[in-house]
Amino acid sequence: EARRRRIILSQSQKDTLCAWFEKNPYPDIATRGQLAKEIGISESQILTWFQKHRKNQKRLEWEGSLEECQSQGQEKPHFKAKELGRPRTHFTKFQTDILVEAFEKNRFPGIATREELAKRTGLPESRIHIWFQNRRSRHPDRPVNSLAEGPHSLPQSSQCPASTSSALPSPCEAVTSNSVSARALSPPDTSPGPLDLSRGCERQQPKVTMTESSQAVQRTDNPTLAGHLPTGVTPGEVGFHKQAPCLLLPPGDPSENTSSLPLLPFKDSPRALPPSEQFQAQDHRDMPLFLKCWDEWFQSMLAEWVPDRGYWSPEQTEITLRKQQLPPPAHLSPRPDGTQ
DNA sequence: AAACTAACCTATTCAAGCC
DNA sequence: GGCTTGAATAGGTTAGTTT
Repeated sequence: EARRRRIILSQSQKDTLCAWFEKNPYPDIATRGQLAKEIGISESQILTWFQKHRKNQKRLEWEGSLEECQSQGQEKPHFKAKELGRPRTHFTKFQTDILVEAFEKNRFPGIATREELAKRTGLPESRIHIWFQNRRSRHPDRPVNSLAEGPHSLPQSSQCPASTSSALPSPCEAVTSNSVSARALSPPDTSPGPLDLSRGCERQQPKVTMTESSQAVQRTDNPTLAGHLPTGVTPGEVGFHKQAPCLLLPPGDPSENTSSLPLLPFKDSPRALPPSEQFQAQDHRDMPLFLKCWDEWFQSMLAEWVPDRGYWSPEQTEITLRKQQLPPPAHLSPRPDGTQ
């Protein structure tokens, strides 16, 4: 289960929507409901269509204004749903309980779940959707520090990335259960899988492509740094030149199934931590300490982040830039006068 | 393959309603 | 007035469909 099945609007449906858009690009919920009935799609789909159409119109206006800089300067009438007032839905305790319970199981319900919740609560699906959005923004996943209590203390509900606004979530945050699995312990330069623990949710897996560092934490199912990477560059190529701590289990122990453990390619890393800084766990009981080390490594990575270009500095940056045939960022280029 | 676009996301803001 | 929270916005990504 993932997204709602994509609808294909007929030309007459589009015409109707456009006509309504002409009249009012910001329809209130009553109007949207009326329109939904009229063309036979859901109110939330109406909402989405208007959002998209406003964006398109804005873009067209912008492009138009570029061509025709000197316009009349006449303001179009501006409608806002707010100005029309909107009825506030009052959730009963019964409804809230159902939603909270569902939220604790899954912060990112897909359309099927939302529909089911809508049925159970008697609320429109669009209200369920909004409720989850609000809930996510106001009830972020448990912060990293709780790790001190050990991974077992983390709630089962933390299945999805904590893409909250302020702090980058740490990999530790994503560890969800007593299967503090080796996968979860690998640094994020490893191929798909490590830290990508959102698979428990119903969302589909986005690709690791992100261009804006400002958006870095918004849309990564890898809840760490994937979003910081420049487009087309994989983490292994640029970002994680600084070796993350890894578990160093005694070699050759036949009792260990090392195939599933995050062992540790850092001998060859150009920026490998000196041995003293590498965390060496003797067994899995050292996991909390390992995770702490991981966090520290992670913070040091952040400290080297170059936000305006989306690169880490400096050595691997050059490698990557050579690959991309890009000039180095200004602050990494030696200036003619030798200044920085 | 590129363009288009519905679906979905976060961040932010406004405001209703309760205390 | 402060707080909680439903509702709306803008601006972004993802992925299915069309060209």
